[in-house]
Amino acid sequence: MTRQPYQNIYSIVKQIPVGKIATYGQIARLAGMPNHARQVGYALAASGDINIPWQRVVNASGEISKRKNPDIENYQRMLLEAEGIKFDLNNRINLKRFLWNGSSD
DNA sequence: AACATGACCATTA
DNA sequence: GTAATGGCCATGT
Repeated sequence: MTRQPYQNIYSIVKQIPVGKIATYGQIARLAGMPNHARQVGYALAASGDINIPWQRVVNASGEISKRKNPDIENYQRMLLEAEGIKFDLNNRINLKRFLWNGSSD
């Protein structure tokens, strides 16, 4: 790869505090790509090797995105629950309560 | 270069 | 609430 457009995305995700989550759109906007939410998800998927809390990134519905491997859903949910995040009866996260405000604190 | 796929979001009806 | 449409970009064949 000749360029690393995901570098900024990784930086944002790494800044997400424990017990909080962020949406793809949020990350994309913070990274300077307001409409590139898709690329955010792709970036996280492509990362895999780096040490980033990709599990704290969910879609705008507060739900875990469907992947090629459905096993990951359970895995991600487990990680989030381990960080103190609660899921509702719909397997969704209360964005009003756990959504990252975009600050490091 | 063209086409298909992929961790998505916002708008409109 | 669901369904359809447009937009954006990277990667592999």
